[in-house]
Amino acid sequence: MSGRVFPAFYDVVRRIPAGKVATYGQIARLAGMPRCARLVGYAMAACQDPAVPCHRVVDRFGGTKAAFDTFAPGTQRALLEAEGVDFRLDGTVDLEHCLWSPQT
DNA sequence: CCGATGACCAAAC
DNA sequence: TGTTTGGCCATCG
Repeated sequence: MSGRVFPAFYDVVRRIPAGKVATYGQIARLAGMPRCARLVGYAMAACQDPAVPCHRVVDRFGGTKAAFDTFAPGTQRALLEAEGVDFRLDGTVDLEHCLWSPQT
């Protein structure tokens, strides 16, 4: 079961500062697998590690995927709002304003 | 044990 | 220019 890349994803997600969000593609890219965004989503789905702020991970459109099973519906958005993340009227994260940059 | 799918994104045709 | 397939690892049935 030795995960090969999941730990790498967790490491990247852990780097995300509060008040910021990252996309699956970015994390996958930083992990060295630009085409493994799917794995990132699955890794977050299996986020058994509390040190991994999977709630700071959103899709490329900023959709927080409220229909998420890991947390109660709407919990993810509440966590992000609590961290200072701005949300749009449609309930998506303002990536233009809160998208995390790999350098910071 | 094996097959299929999955919180996705990007390149190719 | 838009639409479709590909790709990767782990977990579920």
